[in-house]
Amino acid sequence: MLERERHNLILKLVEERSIVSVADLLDLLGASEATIRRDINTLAERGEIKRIRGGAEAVRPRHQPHLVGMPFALSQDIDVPQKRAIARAAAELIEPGESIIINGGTTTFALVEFLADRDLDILTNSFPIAAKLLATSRNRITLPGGTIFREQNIVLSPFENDTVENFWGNKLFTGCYGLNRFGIMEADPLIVQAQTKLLKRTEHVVVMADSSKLRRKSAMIVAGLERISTIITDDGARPEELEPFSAAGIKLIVAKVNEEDELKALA
Amino acid sequence: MLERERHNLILKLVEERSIVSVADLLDLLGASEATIRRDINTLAERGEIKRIRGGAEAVRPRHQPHLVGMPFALSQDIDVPQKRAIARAAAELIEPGESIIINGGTTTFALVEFLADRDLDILTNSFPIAAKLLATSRNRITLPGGTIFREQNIVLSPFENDTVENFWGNKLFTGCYGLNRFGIMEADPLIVQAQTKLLKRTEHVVVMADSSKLRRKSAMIVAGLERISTIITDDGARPEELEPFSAAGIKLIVAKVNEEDELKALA
DNA sequence: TCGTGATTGATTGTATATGATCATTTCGTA
DNA sequence: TACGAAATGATCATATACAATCAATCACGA
Repeated sequence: MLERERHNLILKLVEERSIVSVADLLDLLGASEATIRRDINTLAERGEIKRIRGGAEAVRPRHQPHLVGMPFALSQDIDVPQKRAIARAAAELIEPGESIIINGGTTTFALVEFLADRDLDILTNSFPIAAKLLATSRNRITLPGGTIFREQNIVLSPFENDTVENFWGNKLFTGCYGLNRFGIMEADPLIVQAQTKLLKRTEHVVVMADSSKLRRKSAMIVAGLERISTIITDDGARPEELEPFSAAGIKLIVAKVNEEDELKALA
Repeated sequence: MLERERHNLILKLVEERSIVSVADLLDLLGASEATIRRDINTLAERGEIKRIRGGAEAVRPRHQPHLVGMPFALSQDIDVPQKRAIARAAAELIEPGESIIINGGTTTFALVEFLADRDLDILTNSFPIAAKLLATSRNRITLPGGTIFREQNIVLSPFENDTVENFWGNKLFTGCYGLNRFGIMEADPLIVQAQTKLLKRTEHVVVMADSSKLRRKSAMIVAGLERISTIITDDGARPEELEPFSAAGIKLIVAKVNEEDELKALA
Protein backbone atom coordinates (compact mmCIF):
# COMPACT_ATOMS: atom_id res chain seq x y z
CA MET A 1 0.00 0.00 0.00
CA LEU A 2 1.27 3.42 -0.96
CA GLU A 3 2.12 6.02 1.61
CA ARG A 4 -0.48 8.31 0.16
CA GLU A 5 -3.14 5.64 0.34
CA ARG A 6 -2.42 5.11 3.99
CA HIS A 7 -2.61 8.83 4.62
CA ASN A 8 -5.93 9.12 2.87
CA LEU A 9 -7.36 6.21 4.76
CA ILE A 10 -6.14 7.50 8.08
CA LEU A 11 -7.72 10.86 7.38
CA LYS A 12 -10.94 9.19 6.38
CA LEU A 13 -11.00 7.04 9.46
CA VAL A 14 -10.24 9.93 11.74
CA GLU A 15 -12.94 11.93 10.06
CA GLU A 16 -15.36 9.13 10.49
CA ARG A 17 -14.67 8.04 14.02
CA SER A 18 -13.19 11.31 15.26
CA ILE A 19 -10.57 9.18 16.97
CA VAL A 20 -8.62 6.11 15.91
CA SER A 21 -6.07 4.09 17.81
CA VAL A 22 -2.76 2.97 16.46
CA ALA A 23 -3.92 -0.57 17.08
CA ASP A 24 -6.96 -0.06 14.85
CA LEU A 25 -4.81 1.31 12.11
CA LEU A 26 -2.41 -1.55 12.51
CA ASP A 27 -5.14 -4.05 11.63
CA LEU A 28 -6.66 -1.89 9.01
CA LEU A 29 -3.63 -0.75 7.09
CA GLY A 30 -1.47 -3.80 7.44
CA ALA A 31 1.56 -1.59 7.95
CA SER A 32 3.94 -1.77 10.85
CA GLU A 33 3.50 0.22 14.00
CA ALA A 34 6.52 2.35 13.23
CA THR A 35 5.14 3.31 9.84
CA ILE A 36 1.76 4.16 11.26
CA ARG A 37 3.34 6.37 13.88
CA ARG A 38 5.38 8.08 11.20
CA ASP A 39 2.22 8.59 9.16
CA ILE A 40 0.41 10.04 12.12
CA ASN A 41 3.33 12.34 12.83
CA THR A 42 3.49 13.50 9.23
CA LEU A 43 -0.22 14.22 9.09
CA ALA A 44 -0.09 15.92 12.45
CA GLU A 45 2.76 18.16 11.29
CA ARG A 46 0.65 19.17 8.34
CA GLY A 47 -2.13 19.94 10.79
CA GLU A 48 -4.54 17.53 9.18
CA ILE A 49 -5.05 15.54 12.35
CA LYS A 50 -4.23 15.89 16.01
CA ARG A 51 -1.72 13.57 17.55
CA ILE A 52 -2.84 11.97 20.78
CA ARG A 53 -1.41 9.25 22.88
CA GLY A 54 -2.34 5.89 21.40
CA GLY A 55 -3.64 7.22 18.13
CA ALA A 56 -4.97 10.22 16.28
CA GLU A 57 -7.87 12.57 16.62
CA ALA A 58 -9.79 14.82 14.26
CA VAL A 59 -8.79 18.46 14.29
CA ARG A 60 -12.23 19.87 13.94
CA PRO A 61 -14.94 18.53 16.19
CA ARG A 62 -16.55 16.29 13.56
CA HIS A 63 -18.76 17.37 10.82
CA GLN A 64 -22.21 16.06 11.49
CA PRO A 65 -22.55 13.05 9.25
CA HIS A 66 -25.63 12.88 7.17
CA LEU A 67 -27.83 10.96 9.52
CA VAL A 68 -29.77 8.27 7.88
CA GLY A 69 -33.49 8.46 7.96
CA MET A 70 -33.37 11.56 10.01
CA PRO A 71 -36.51 11.52 11.93
CA PHE A 72 -39.31 13.62 12.18
CA ALA A 73 -37.92 16.28 9.96
CA LEU A 74 -40.89 18.32 11.01
CA SER A 75 -41.02 18.15 14.76
CA GLN A 76 -37.26 17.96 14.83
CA ASP A 77 -36.97 21.70 14.68
CA ILE A 78 -39.70 22.85 16.96
CA ASP A 79 -39.27 23.80 20.60
CA VAL A 80 -35.56 23.22 20.35
CA PRO A 81 -34.50 25.27 23.38
CA GLN A 82 -37.06 23.52 25.55
CA LYS A 83 -36.04 20.12 24.28
CA ARG A 84 -32.36 20.82 24.82
CA ALA A 85 -32.94 22.09 28.32
CA ILE A 86 -35.01 19.06 29.17
CA ALA A 87 -32.47 16.74 27.58
CA ARG A 88 -29.66 18.33 29.56
CA ALA A 89 -31.57 17.85 32.78
CA ALA A 90 -32.31 14.26 31.83
CA ALA A 91 -28.66 13.54 31.11
CA GLU A 92 -27.81 14.71 34.62
CA LEU A 93 -29.92 11.90 36.03
CA ILE A 94 -27.74 9.30 34.39
CA GLU A 95 -24.88 7.86 36.36
CA PRO A 96 -21.64 6.56 34.88
CA GLY A 97 -21.87 3.03 33.57
CA GLU A 98 -25.62 2.87 34.02
CA SER A 99 -27.96 0.83 31.84
CA ILE A 100 -30.65 2.97 30.32
CA ILE A 101 -33.43 2.69 27.78
CA ILE A 102 -34.31 5.44 25.38
CA ASN A 103 -37.64 5.38 23.64
CA GLY A 104 -37.77 6.94 20.21
CA GLY A 105 -38.96 10.50 19.68
CA THR A 106 -37.68 13.96 19.00
CA THR A 107 -37.36 14.93 22.64
CA THR A 108 -35.34 11.88 23.49
CA PHE A 109 -33.31 12.37 20.33
CA ALA A 110 -32.06 15.61 21.85
CA LEU A 111 -30.73 13.57 24.74
CA VAL A 112 -28.11 11.93 22.55
CA GLU A 113 -25.95 14.99 22.27
CA PHE A 114 -25.42 14.99 26.02
CA LEU A 115 -24.33 11.37 26.04
CA ALA A 116 -21.34 11.88 23.79
CA ASP A 117 -18.67 11.34 26.40
CA ARG A 118 -20.50 8.84 28.54
CA ASP A 119 -19.90 5.16 28.96
CA LEU A 120 -23.34 3.63 29.18
CA ASP A 121 -25.34 0.60 28.20
CA ILE A 122 -28.13 1.93 26.06
CA LEU A 123 -31.14 0.18 24.62
CA THR A 124 -33.15 2.15 22.12
CA ASN A 125 -35.83 1.27 19.61
CA SER A 126 -35.06 4.37 17.58
CA PHE A 127 -32.92 3.88 14.51
CA PRO A 128 -31.82 7.53 14.30
CA ILE A 129 -30.90 7.59 17.96
CA ALA A 130 -28.84 4.44 17.53
CA ALA A 131 -27.20 5.88 14.44
CA LYS A 132 -26.29 9.12 16.15
CA LEU A 133 -25.05 7.36 19.26
CA LEU A 134 -22.96 5.10 17.09
CA ALA A 135 -21.48 8.03 15.28
CA THR A 136 -20.85 10.39 18.15
CA SER A 137 -20.29 8.34 21.27
CA ARG A 138 -18.64 5.24 22.59
CA ASN A 139 -21.63 3.92 24.51
CA ARG A 140 -22.65 0.32 24.10
CA ILE A 141 -25.80 0.29 22.01
CA THR A 142 -28.43 -2.39 21.86
CA LEU A 143 -31.36 -2.56 19.48
CA PRO A 144 -34.51 -4.59 19.73
CA GLY A 145 -35.07 -6.77 16.71
CA GLY A 146 -37.77 -6.04 14.20
CA THR A 147 -38.77 -4.10 11.18
CA ILE A 148 -37.77 -0.51 10.71
CA PHE A 149 -40.85 1.68 10.42
CA ARG A 150 -39.88 4.63 8.33
CA GLU A 151 -42.50 7.07 9.45
CA GLN A 152 -42.01 6.57 13.15
CA ASN A 153 -38.35 5.72 12.71
CA ILE A 154 -38.47 2.93 15.20
CA VAL A 155 -37.56 -0.71 15.16
CA LEU A 156 -40.47 -2.88 16.22
CA SER A 157 -41.10 -6.59 16.14
CA PRO A 158 -44.64 -7.93 15.98
CA PHE A 159 -43.51 -10.95 17.94
CA GLU A 160 -43.06 -11.59 21.60
CA ASN A 161 -39.78 -13.47 21.61
CA ASP A 162 -37.83 -10.31 21.48
CA THR A 163 -34.24 -9.53 22.25
CA VAL A 164 -35.56 -6.76 24.45
CA GLU A 165 -36.55 -9.46 26.90
CA ASN A 166 -32.91 -9.89 27.77
CA PHE A 167 -32.27 -6.29 28.60
CA TRP A 168 -32.90 -4.54 31.85
CA GLY A 169 -32.59 -0.80 32.04
CA ASN A 170 -32.20 1.14 35.19
CA LYS A 171 -34.18 4.03 33.76
CA LEU A 172 -36.40 4.48 30.75
CA PHE A 173 -36.35 7.87 29.09
CA THR A 174 -39.36 8.58 26.98
CA GLY A 175 -41.17 11.45 25.41
CA CYS A 176 -44.89 11.43 24.90
CA TYR A 177 -47.70 12.80 22.81
CA GLY A 178 -49.51 14.09 25.83
CA LEU A 179 -49.14 13.94 29.59
CA ASN A 180 -51.83 14.53 32.19
CA ARG A 181 -53.45 13.08 35.32
CA PHE A 182 -54.28 9.88 33.42
CA GLY A 183 -50.67 9.28 32.52
CA ILE A 184 -48.64 9.05 29.34
CA MET A 185 -50.70 9.35 26.18
CA GLU A 186 -49.77 8.49 22.63
CA ALA A 187 -51.53 8.95 19.32
CA ASP A 188 -49.89 6.30 17.19
CA PRO A 189 -50.69 2.64 17.89
CA LEU A 190 -47.26 1.56 16.73
CA ILE A 191 -45.59 3.82 19.20
CA VAL A 192 -47.86 2.55 21.93
CA GLN A 193 -46.79 -0.96 21.11
CA ALA A 194 -43.10 -0.13 21.08
CA GLN A 195 -43.29 1.88 24.27
CA THR A 196 -45.24 -0.79 26.09
CA LYS A 197 -42.49 -3.29 25.39
CA LEU A 198 -39.87 -1.00 26.82
CA LEU A 199 -41.92 -0.19 29.91
CA LYS A 200 -41.66 -3.81 30.97
CA ARG A 201 -37.91 -3.68 30.92
CA THR A 202 -37.34 -1.02 33.55
CA GLU A 203 -38.30 0.14 36.96
CA HIS A 204 -37.89 3.89 36.75
CA VAL A 205 -39.66 5.81 34.05
CA VAL A 206 -38.48 9.31 33.25
CA VAL A 207 -40.87 11.26 31.08
CA MET A 208 -39.43 14.15 29.11
CA ALA A 209 -42.30 16.43 28.24
CA ASP A 210 -42.12 20.08 27.36
CA SER A 211 -44.94 22.11 28.80
CA SER A 212 -47.00 22.06 25.61
CA LYS A 213 -47.49 18.33 26.12
CA LEU A 214 -49.32 18.99 29.35
CA ARG A 215 -52.22 20.48 27.45
CA ARG A 216 -52.50 17.74 24.86
CA LYS A 217 -54.79 14.77 25.00
CA SER A 218 -55.21 11.63 23.01
CA ALA A 219 -57.13 8.39 23.07
CA MET A 220 -54.49 5.97 24.18
CA ILE A 221 -52.97 5.74 27.62
CA VAL A 222 -49.66 3.94 27.61
CA ALA A 223 -48.99 4.09 31.33
CA GLY A 224 -50.67 5.55 34.39
CA LEU A 225 -49.04 8.05 36.71
CA GLU A 226 -48.18 5.32 39.21
CA ARG A 227 -45.69 4.00 36.65
CA ILE A 228 -43.81 7.30 36.37
CA SER A 229 -40.84 8.11 38.59
CA THR A 230 -39.77 11.45 37.24
CA ILE A 231 -41.12 14.09 34.92
CA ILE A 232 -38.88 16.67 33.32
CA THR A 233 -40.56 19.67 31.82
CA ASP A 234 -39.68 23.27 31.07
CA ASP A 235 -40.55 26.41 32.94
CA GLY A 236 -43.50 27.13 30.71
CA ALA A 237 -45.75 24.89 32.78
CA ARG A 238 -48.45 26.35 35.00
CA PRO A 239 -48.46 25.20 38.64
CA GLU A 240 -51.95 23.74 38.41
CA GLU A 241 -50.85 21.60 35.49
CA LEU A 242 -48.09 20.10 37.56
CA GLU A 243 -50.14 19.58 40.70
CA PRO A 244 -51.51 16.09 39.83
CA PHE A 245 -47.99 14.80 39.31
CA SER A 246 -46.55 15.90 42.60
CA ALA A 247 -49.73 14.63 44.24
CA ALA A 248 -48.95 11.22 42.74
CA GLY A 249 -45.52 11.28 44.32
CA ILE A 250 -43.67 11.87 41.09
CA LYS A 251 -40.39 13.74 41.19
CA LEU A 252 -40.71 16.89 39.15
CA ILE A 253 -37.81 18.58 37.44
CA VAL A 254 -38.29 21.92 35.78
CA ALA A 255 -35.49 22.57 33.32
CA LYS A 256 -34.53 26.19 32.88
CA VAL A 257 -34.31 27.20 29.26
CA ASN A 258 -31.08 29.14 29.19
CA GLU A 259 -30.05 31.80 26.76
CA GLU A 260 -27.28 29.78 25.26
CA ASP A 261 -29.76 27.20 24.09
CA GLU A 262 -32.02 29.83 22.69
CA LEU A 263 -29.19 31.25 20.68
CA LYS A 264 -28.26 27.86 19.41
CA ALA A 265 -31.82 27.30 18.35
CA LEU A 266 -31.74 30.43 16.27
CA ALA A 267 -28.44 29.62 14.64
CA MET B 1 1.08 -0.28 -26.96
CA LEU B 2 1.36 3.31 -28.06
CA GLU B 3 2.30 6.11 -25.74
CA ARG B 4 -1.04 7.74 -26.29
CA GLU B 5 -2.92 4.59 -25.36
CA ARG B 6 -0.98 4.25 -22.15
CA HIS B 7 -1.67 7.83 -21.25
CA ASN B 8 -5.39 7.45 -21.75
CA LEU B 9 -5.44 4.28 -19.72
CA ILE B 10 -3.50 5.82 -16.91
CA LEU B 11 -5.79 8.82 -16.79
CA LYS B 12 -8.82 6.59 -16.71
CA LEU B 13 -7.44 4.38 -13.99
CA VAL B 14 -6.44 7.30 -11.86
CA GLU B 15 -9.88 8.77 -12.32
CA GLU B 16 -11.52 5.56 -11.30
CA ARG B 17 -9.40 4.59 -8.34
CA SER B 18 -8.16 8.03 -7.35
CA ILE B 19 -4.79 6.36 -6.72
CA VAL B 20 -2.82 3.87 -8.78
CA SER B 21 0.57 2.47 -7.96
CA VAL B 22 3.37 2.03 -10.45
CA ALA B 23 3.16 -1.68 -9.68
CA ASP B 24 -0.51 -1.77 -10.68
CA LEU B 25 0.25 -0.01 -13.91
CA LEU B 26 3.08 -2.38 -14.55
CA ASP B 27 0.66 -5.31 -14.62
CA LEU B 28 -2.03 -3.45 -16.40
CA LEU B 29 -0.06 -1.80 -19.15
CA GLY B 30 2.65 -4.35 -19.67
CA ALA B 31 5.20 -1.59 -20.09
CA SER B 32 8.43 -1.28 -18.20
CA GLU B 33 8.79 0.59 -14.97
CA ALA B 34 10.89 3.29 -16.58
CA THR B 35 8.28 3.95 -19.23
CA ILE B 36 5.50 4.14 -16.71
CA ARG B 37 7.45 6.62 -14.65
CA ARG B 38 8.06 8.70 -17.73
CA ASP B 39 4.36 8.59 -18.53
CA ILE B 40 3.45 9.65 -15.06
CA ASN B 41 5.94 12.49 -15.20
CA THR B 42 4.62 13.67 -18.53
CA LEU B 43 1.02 13.63 -17.40
CA ALA B 44 1.94 15.30 -14.15
CA GLU B 45 3.74 18.09 -16.00
CA ARG B 46 0.59 18.66 -18.01
CA GLY B 47 -1.27 18.82 -14.71
CA GLU B 48 -3.59 15.98 -15.62
CA ILE B 49 -2.59 13.88 -12.63
CA LYS B 50 -0.67 14.35 -9.44
CA ARG B 51 2.64 12.63 -8.95
CA ILE B 52 3.01 10.79 -5.66
CA ARG B 53 5.63 8.45 -4.39
CA GLY B 54 4.97 5.01 -5.80
CA GLY B 55 2.31 6.01 -8.26
CA ALA B 56 -0.13 8.67 -9.34
CA GLU B 57 -3.15 10.35 -7.86
CA ALA B 58 -6.16 12.13 -9.27
CA VAL B 59 -5.87 15.89 -9.26
CA ARG B 60 -9.32 16.35 -7.79
CA PRO B 61 -9.93 13.73 -5.15
CA ARG B 62 -13.25 12.03 -5.55
CA HIS B 63 -15.05 12.74 -2.35
CA GLN B 64 -17.98 10.55 -1.48
CA PRO B 65 -20.34 11.67 1.22
CA HIS B 66 -20.53 9.11 3.94
CA LEU B 67 -23.39 7.77 5.93
CA VAL B 68 -23.51 7.10 9.59
CA GLY B 69 -21.30 4.47 11.00
CA MET B 70 -20.02 3.68 7.58
CA PRO B 71 -18.20 0.45 7.76
CA PHE B 72 -14.68 -0.37 7.74
CA ALA B 73 -13.51 2.55 5.75
CA LEU B 74 -10.45 0.68 4.73
CA SER B 75 -11.64 -2.55 3.27
CA GLN B 76 -14.42 -0.45 1.88
CA ASP B 77 -11.89 0.91 -0.57
CA ILE B 78 -10.21 -2.33 -1.42
CA ASP B 79 -10.92 -4.34 -4.55
CA VAL B 80 -13.75 -2.06 -5.51
CA PRO B 81 -14.15 -3.14 -9.15
CA GLN B 82 -14.29 -6.80 -8.15
CA LYS B 83 -16.78 -6.17 -5.41
CA ARG B 84 -19.03 -4.10 -7.62
CA ALA B 85 -18.98 -6.69 -10.37
CA ILE B 86 -19.84 -9.43 -7.91
CA ALA B 87 -22.54 -7.34 -6.31
CA ARG B 88 -24.12 -6.60 -9.66
CA ALA B 89 -24.22 -10.29 -10.48
CA ALA B 90 -25.71 -11.03 -7.06
CA ALA B 91 -28.44 -8.46 -7.50
CA GLU B 92 -29.49 -10.17 -10.71
CA LEU B 93 -30.34 -13.28 -8.72
CA ILE B 94 -32.96 -11.46 -6.71
CA GLU B 95 -36.54 -11.52 -7.90
CA PRO B 96 -39.10 -8.80 -7.28
CA GLY B 97 -40.78 -8.96 -3.93
CA GLU B 98 -38.44 -11.65 -2.66
CA SER B 99 -37.41 -12.06 0.98
CA ILE B 100 -33.67 -12.03 1.32
CA ILE B 101 -31.08 -11.97 4.07
CA ILE B 102 -27.88 -9.99 3.83
CA ASN B 103 -25.01 -10.82 6.11
CA GLY B 104 -22.74 -7.92 7.07
CA GLY B 105 -19.47 -7.27 5.28
CA THR B 106 -17.91 -5.00 2.74
CA THR B 107 -18.70 -7.20 -0.22
CA THR B 108 -22.36 -7.43 0.69
CA PHE B 109 -22.38 -3.72 1.42
CA ALA B 110 -21.67 -3.18 -2.25
CA LEU B 111 -24.88 -5.04 -2.99
CA VAL B 112 -26.98 -2.27 -1.50
CA GLU B 113 -26.35 0.09 -4.34
CA PHE B 114 -28.06 -2.33 -6.73
CA LEU B 115 -31.13 -2.67 -4.54
CA ALA B 116 -32.14 0.97 -4.67
CA ASP B 117 -35.20 0.58 -6.85
CA ARG B 118 -36.29 -2.81 -5.60
CA ASP B 119 -39.19 -3.74 -3.43
CA LEU B 120 -37.90 -6.48 -1.17
CA ASP B 121 -38.14 -7.81 2.34
CA ILE B 122 -34.63 -7.61 3.67
CA LEU B 123 -33.18 -8.91 6.89
CA THR B 124 -29.67 -7.78 7.68
CA ASN B 125 -27.48 -7.89 10.75
CA SER B 126 -25.36 -5.05 9.43
CA PHE B 127 -26.07 -1.61 10.79
CA PRO B 128 -24.43 0.24 7.89
CA ILE B 129 -26.31 -1.84 5.35
CA ALA B 130 -29.58 -1.12 7.12
CA ALA B 131 -28.73 2.56 7.28
CA LYS B 132 -27.90 2.78 3.60
CA LEU B 133 -30.95 0.78 2.60
CA LEU B 134 -33.09 3.01 4.74
CA ALA B 135 -31.65 6.09 3.12
CA THR B 136 -31.57 4.99 -0.50
CA SER B 137 -34.34 2.50 -1.04
CA ARG B 138 -37.90 1.68 -0.18
CA ASN B 139 -37.31 -1.93 0.77
CA ARG B 140 -38.77 -3.23 4.00
CA ILE B 141 -35.89 -3.64 6.39
CA THR B 142 -35.72 -5.91 9.40
CA LEU B 143 -32.97 -6.05 11.96
CA PRO B 144 -32.16 -8.76 14.45
CA GLY B 145 -32.05 -7.54 18.01
CA GLY B 146 -28.85 -7.19 19.91
CA THR B 147 -25.85 -5.09 20.63
CA ILE B 148 -24.11 -3.13 17.93
CA PHE B 149 -20.50 -4.22 17.65
CA ARG B 150 -18.58 -1.28 16.35
CA GLU B 151 -15.62 -3.02 14.90
CA GLN B 152 -17.59 -5.58 12.94
CA ASN B 153 -20.48 -3.21 12.47
CA ILE B 154 -23.03 -5.88 13.08
CA VAL B 155 -25.97 -6.28 15.42
CA LEU B 156 -25.72 -9.47 17.42
CA SER B 157 -27.57 -10.85 20.38
CA PRO B 158 -25.91 -13.32 22.70
CA PHE B 159 -29.30 -14.89 23.34
CA GLU B 160 -31.31 -17.45 21.51
CA ASN B 161 -34.76 -15.92 21.64
CA ASP B 162 -34.04 -13.74 18.75
CA THR B 163 -36.27 -11.81 16.42
CA VAL B 164 -34.39 -13.50 13.61
CA GLU B 165 -36.33 -16.64 14.47
CA ASN B 166 -39.40 -15.09 12.95
CA PHE B 167 -37.85 -14.32 9.62
CA TRP B 168 -37.45 -16.60 6.67
CA GLY B 169 -35.34 -15.52 3.74
CA ASN B 170 -35.42 -17.09 0.34
CA LYS B 171 -31.74 -16.47 -0.16
CA LEU B 172 -28.90 -15.51 2.12
CA PHE B 173 -26.18 -13.32 0.67
CA THR B 174 -22.93 -13.46 2.51
CA GLY B 175 -19.28 -12.63 2.07
CA CYS B 176 -16.58 -14.59 3.80
CA TYR B 177 -13.02 -14.41 5.06
CA GLY B 178 -11.98 -17.41 3.05
CA LEU B 179 -13.62 -19.99 0.83
CA ASN B 180 -12.26 -23.41 -0.13
CA ARG B 181 -13.17 -27.06 -0.31
CA PHE B 182 -13.98 -27.11 3.39
CA GLY B 183 -16.57 -24.40 2.99
CA ILE B 184 -17.03 -20.87 4.26
CA MET B 185 -14.32 -19.76 6.66
CA GLU B 186 -14.30 -16.80 9.00
CA ALA B 187 -11.62 -15.37 11.26
CA ASP B 188 -13.72 -13.51 13.81
CA PRO B 189 -15.77 -15.55 16.32
CA LEU B 190 -18.40 -12.83 16.49
CA ILE B 191 -18.96 -13.00 12.78
CA VAL B 192 -19.16 -16.76 12.95
CA GLN B 193 -21.88 -16.44 15.55
CA ALA B 194 -23.86 -13.89 13.57
CA GLN B 195 -23.53 -15.80 10.34
CA THR B 196 -24.55 -19.09 11.91
CA LYS B 197 -27.78 -17.53 13.10
CA LEU B 198 -28.63 -16.32 9.63
CA LEU B 199 -27.77 -19.64 8.00
CA LYS B 200 -30.63 -21.24 9.90
CA ARG B 201 -33.11 -18.83 8.42
CA THR B 202 -32.72 -19.66 4.77
CA GLU B 203 -32.48 -22.45 2.29
CA HIS B 204 -30.27 -21.00 -0.43
CA VAL B 205 -26.90 -19.61 0.45
CA VAL B 206 -25.18 -17.31 -2.03
CA VAL B 207 -21.53 -16.65 -1.24
CA MET B 208 -19.99 -13.52 -2.69
CA ALA B 209 -16.23 -14.01 -2.70
CA ASP B 210 -13.70 -12.24 -4.83
CA SER B 211 -10.95 -14.50 -6.05
CA SER B 212 -8.47 -13.48 -3.36
CA LYS B 213 -10.74 -15.19 -0.82
CA LEU B 214 -10.16 -18.51 -2.52
CA ARG B 215 -6.55 -18.49 -1.39
CA ARG B 216 -7.22 -17.52 2.18
CA LYS B 217 -7.61 -19.90 5.05
CA SER B 218 -8.67 -19.56 8.61
CA ALA B 219 -9.41 -21.73 11.59
CA MET B 220 -13.17 -21.57 11.68
CA ILE B 221 -15.54 -23.22 9.26
CA VAL B 222 -18.96 -21.62 9.29
CA ALA B 223 -20.62 -23.90 6.78
CA GLY B 224 -19.58 -26.76 4.54
CA LEU B 225 -19.90 -26.78 0.78
CA GLU B 226 -23.11 -28.81 0.94
CA ARG B 227 -24.78 -25.77 2.47
CA ILE B 228 -23.87 -23.45 -0.41
CA SER B 229 -26.12 -23.04 -3.43
CA THR B 230 -24.25 -20.45 -5.42
CA ILE B 231 -20.84 -18.84 -5.43
CA ILE B 232 -20.14 -15.58 -7.16
CA THR B 233 -16.53 -14.68 -7.76
CA ASP B 234 -14.52 -12.60 -10.19
CA ASP B 235 -12.49 -13.70 -13.17
CA GLY B 236 -9.25 -13.68 -11.23
CA ALA B 237 -9.92 -17.23 -10.02
CA ARG B 238 -7.89 -20.12 -11.38
CA PRO B 239 -9.84 -23.12 -12.73
CA GLU B 240 -8.33 -25.54 -10.23
CA GLU B 241 -9.47 -23.29 -7.41
CA LEU B 242 -13.04 -23.48 -8.60
CA GLU B 243 -13.05 -27.21 -9.33
CA PRO B 244 -14.06 -28.36 -5.83
CA PHE B 245 -17.12 -26.15 -5.95
CA SER B 246 -18.51 -27.37 -9.22
CA ALA B 247 -17.71 -30.91 -8.09
CA ALA B 248 -19.92 -30.25 -5.07
CA GLY B 249 -22.78 -29.26 -7.34
CA ILE B 250 -22.58 -25.56 -6.54
CA LYS B 251 -23.68 -23.06 -9.14
CA LEU B 252 -20.72 -20.90 -10.07
CA ILE B 253 -21.05 -17.38 -11.37
CA VAL B 254 -17.96 -15.58 -12.58
CA ALA B 255 -18.49 -11.83 -12.67
CA LYS B 256 -16.35 -10.21 -15.33
CA VAL B 257 -14.10 -7.40 -14.23
CA ASN B 258 -12.37 -6.22 -17.30
CA GLU B 259 -10.67 -2.95 -16.63
CA GLU B 260 -9.60 -2.41 -20.18
CA ASP B 261 -13.17 -2.81 -21.28
CA GLU B 262 -14.27 -0.34 -18.69
CA LEU B 263 -11.65 2.05 -19.94
CA LYS B 264 -12.59 1.69 -23.57
CA ALA B 265 -16.23 2.15 -22.73
CA LEU B 266 -15.47 5.50 -21.22
CA ALA B 267 -12.98 6.62 -23.84
C1' DT C 1 17.95 -1.38 -47.44
C1' DC C 2 19.77 1.90 -44.69
C1' DG C 3 19.82 5.82 -41.62
C1' DT C 4 17.79 8.85 -38.19
C1' DG C 5 15.37 10.26 -34.28
C1' DA C 6 12.24 8.88 -30.91
C1' DT C 7 10.88 5.56 -27.72
C1' DT C 8 11.74 2.00 -24.72
C1' DG C 9 13.95 -1.24 -21.31
C1' DA C 10 17.79 -2.46 -18.43
C1' DT C 11 21.30 -1.01 -15.24
C1' DT C 12 23.23 1.58 -11.74
C1' DG C 13 23.82 4.67 -7.89
C1' DT C 14 21.27 7.40 -4.66
C1' DA C 15 17.46 8.81 -1.86
C1' DT C 16 13.68 7.53 0.74
C1' DA C 17 10.53 4.43 3.19
C1' DT C 18 9.91 0.58 6.01
C1' DG C 19 10.09 -2.80 9.81
C1' DA C 20 12.46 -4.64 13.80
C1' DT C 21 14.72 -3.72 17.94
C1' DC C 22 15.59 -1.39 22.13
C1' DA C 23 15.92 2.37 25.44
C1' DT C 24 12.93 5.81 27.34
C1' DT C 25 8.69 8.00 28.65
C1' DT C 26 3.97 8.01 30.02
C1' DC C 27 -0.02 6.18 32.10
C1' DG C 28 -3.02 3.67 35.07
C1' DT C 29 -3.15 1.36 39.20
C1' DA C 30 -1.98 -1.09 43.31
C1' DT D 1 4.77 6.45 45.58
C1' DA D 2 6.31 2.74 43.05
C1' DC D 3 5.32 -0.68 39.84
C1' DG D 4 4.23 -2.89 35.43
C1' DA D 5 2.15 -2.31 31.03
C1' DA D 6 1.67 0.27 27.16
C1' DA D 7 3.14 3.89 24.09
C1' DT D 8 6.77 6.32 22.07
C1' DG D 9 11.09 7.80 19.77
C1' DA D 10 15.55 6.67 18.02
C1' DT D 11 18.47 3.73 15.49
C1' DC D 12 19.83 0.66 12.03
C1' DA D 13 19.60 -2.87 8.39
C1' DT D 14 16.83 -3.82 4.60
C1' DA D 15 13.66 -3.01 0.94
C1' DT D 16 11.73 -0.07 -2.29
C1' DA D 17 11.31 4.02 -5.27
C1' DC D 18 13.65 7.18 -8.00
C1' DA D 19 16.57 9.62 -11.67
C1' DA D 20 20.18 9.30 -14.84
C1' DT D 21 22.54 6.87 -18.25
C1' DC D 22 23.10 3.99 -22.14
C1' DA D 23 22.12 0.39 -25.32
C1' DA D 24 18.44 -1.83 -27.91
C1' DT D 25 14.39 -1.40 -30.53
C1' DC D 26 10.96 0.73 -33.33
C1' DA D 27 8.77 3.80 -36.79
C1' DC D 28 9.37 6.18 -40.73
C1' DG D 29 11.22 8.14 -44.80
C1' DA D 30 14.83 8.43 -48.24
